[in-house]
Amino acid sequence: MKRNKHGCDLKSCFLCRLCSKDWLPAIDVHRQSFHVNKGEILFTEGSEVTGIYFIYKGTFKVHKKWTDDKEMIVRLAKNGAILGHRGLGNDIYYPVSATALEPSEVCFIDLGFFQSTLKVNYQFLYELMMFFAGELKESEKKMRNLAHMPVKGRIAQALLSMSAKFGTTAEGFIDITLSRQDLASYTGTTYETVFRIMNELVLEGSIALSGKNISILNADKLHEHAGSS
Amino acid sequence: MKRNKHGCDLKSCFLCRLCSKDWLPAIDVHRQSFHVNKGEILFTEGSEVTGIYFIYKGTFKVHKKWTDDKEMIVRLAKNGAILGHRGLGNDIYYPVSATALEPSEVCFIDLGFFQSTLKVNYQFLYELMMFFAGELKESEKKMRNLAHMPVKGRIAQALLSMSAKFGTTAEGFIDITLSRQDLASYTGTTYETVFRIMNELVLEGSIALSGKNISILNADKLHEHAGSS
DNA sequence: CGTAGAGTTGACTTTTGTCAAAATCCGTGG
DNA sequence: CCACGGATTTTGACAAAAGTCAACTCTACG
Repeated sequence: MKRNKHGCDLKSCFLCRLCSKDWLPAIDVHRQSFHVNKGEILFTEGSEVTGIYFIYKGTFKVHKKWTDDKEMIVRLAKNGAILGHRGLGNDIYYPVSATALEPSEVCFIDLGFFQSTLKVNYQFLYELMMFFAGELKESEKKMRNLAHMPVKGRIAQALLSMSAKFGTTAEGFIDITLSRQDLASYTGTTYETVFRIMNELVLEGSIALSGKNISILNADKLHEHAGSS
Repeated sequence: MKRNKHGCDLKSCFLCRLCSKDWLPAIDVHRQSFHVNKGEILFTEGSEVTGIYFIYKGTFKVHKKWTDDKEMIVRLAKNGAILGHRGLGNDIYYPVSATALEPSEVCFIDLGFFQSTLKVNYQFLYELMMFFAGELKESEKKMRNLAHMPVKGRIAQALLSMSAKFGTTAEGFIDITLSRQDLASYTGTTYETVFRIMNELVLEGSIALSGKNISILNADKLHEHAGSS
């Protein structure tokens, strides 16, 4: 994949677009980049919105709490994605949290600066709007799946989409490490259930496991479970 | 509620904003208004995007098919709302369908015209972006509820939000008529289950039924079921 | 070693969905 | 005004899916 100096691929990186088109003063922005450790929380649901983040390198989960021990992972994001954009709108609090799944680099853009950029930069605003439109579609699709698809299908679906989004390593493993607990939260089910279903998928030869790594052996079979989706 | 010449309330009507600020040539737009009968489909999932609709008067359900006999109602919309905006983004097909729940009036804006308005009208684009941001939040909240809340809670939640969105009639009924089947689709469950749960809610004194009409007797109790949500 | 934490499994319960039958409502034509 | 057919509503019995709880195992790590 073609990558630019930021380490993300041009096609999907808002930051790259910003820089390459001189929409934002790239250097200043880059100075604001910082490191986030695995498991570290970038921002928390309910905390005040201070700005927008761009993932420069790494992966994050965006999640919403339900009870103390239950959360829903709303989205997985990697290099080039925006985080914290849900802080736009009228509320001043983030409706979700973001946690790093691996050591990551993000760059932070102050809300005021971001908004004034939006005010000035028509094209960027347009892209952002389109981005939201896409996210909304995604979200509604996921919602429907959650409502009508049995757990096995949801897991199959999740594996397929993760594979599509994050690609696979040289060894054929899906290039993201998600704990079982996280996979459960992502598919809206429990730890134990994820377990049993993963076993079933292994037994039927759809996937293979190696420690925490997952590889897809038979995408067709997974698609069968996932239905039209 | 303050209403303007279009019949919708200023606060939430995109069309009104457009007109009142001369963002769009109001008269031309109004000429395009037309009537939609109850049960009539405004646009269908998978059909080509031709434009955007504004609800001038009436209510619509926005839904997504799952199987022939299962659908998910993604959103309910009334006077002043936009429909078909999900047709923006890169795809050229609507990802959802919209069906009138009562005799309604909508006005249609051709996609080309709409997009060129967006290109020219900065403020409108900004509002639209914010609107999407809000919708996304809504959608994600609903997603989480769907995943973790038991059916009773989802129904309670649905009743509360319908009451908040559509208000109540003079007799105290929620001002929208949704068939049981639709309520089931809205809460991601089945006809029969909706039934039994509604009975429970009546028995415990939370709601009262009168034909298809529903009135909330004890909002606190419903909130209990719905939890923090 | 010993302990904490995650991974694994089994037994059991609860929730919800499915199917089918019975009851009720409603418009139509006799 | 009544009987009829079809649709919708209501109920019950049952099955399936998924969640809960508790125990047991394994591993990493001090």
